[in-house]
Amino acid sequence: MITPYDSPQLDMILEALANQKRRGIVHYLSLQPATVSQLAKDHSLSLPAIHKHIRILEKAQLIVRKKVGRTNFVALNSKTLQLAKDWIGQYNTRFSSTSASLENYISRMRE
Amino acid sequence: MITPYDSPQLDMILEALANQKRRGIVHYLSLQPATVSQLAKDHSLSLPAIHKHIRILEKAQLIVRKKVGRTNFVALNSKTLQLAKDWIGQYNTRFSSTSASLENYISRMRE
DNA sequence: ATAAAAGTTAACCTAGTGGTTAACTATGAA
DNA sequence: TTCATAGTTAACCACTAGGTTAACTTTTAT
Repeated sequence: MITPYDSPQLDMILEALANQKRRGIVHYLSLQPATVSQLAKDHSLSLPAIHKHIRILEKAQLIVRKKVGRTNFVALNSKTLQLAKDWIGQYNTRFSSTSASLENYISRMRE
Repeated sequence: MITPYDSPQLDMILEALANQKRRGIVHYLSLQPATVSQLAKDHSLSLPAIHKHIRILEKAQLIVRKKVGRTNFVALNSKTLQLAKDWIGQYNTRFSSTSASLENYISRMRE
């Protein structure tokens, strides 16, 4: 499975994860599902504030929601997290020396 | 090495990657360094536009820059990419069934 | 000396984030 | 039926992204 860089879903996923509180929520939900109120309480956020975060996570499909009576249960959708993992995973971050390759490139260009 | 969810650098890294064109630039630079003008040309962006993208990537330390004369060379700093990899990597995305765990949690809560 | 090249910076635009308070809807409990 | 609970929505705020055009600086080539 290939995850191209030009995927709009990847935009939404990474945007959703580019926030400490939302990463906190993702982490929390990686341990167990929760209700919206529980999330608000445990992350010191007002209900309207948590609501907005949840909408962003939901739009990115990082979470799923199910309403039971007046209670909203939320769970992590880790399949979506895998898309981000796949994209970043294709880059080798171990065997490259940035400054060296830059200096090298520059001196080759200056010939 | 632990990458906690509440890292401000992670905010900047993921924010920088949450954009198709910047991921395109990252991909491009993963193959070889380039100049600012080359990036603008090969990504159909004006110089002011590419400049802003570069600033965001630079702020996140995803790239490094070196000025030689009037030419600006840019290279990928893959060490920073590793931080994002580390954070996402800690989540198991293979062996969890979201809906099942949610249903399960709900029925346990309703007892 | 002049002009082009390579960027940078400023000013402006629209749209979205992340929070607030206040008002509202829907469901459950007394 | 009345009240509390759980959540949503609206209106507002300051701030930032991502783009534009126009003006500017610095360096190189003619």
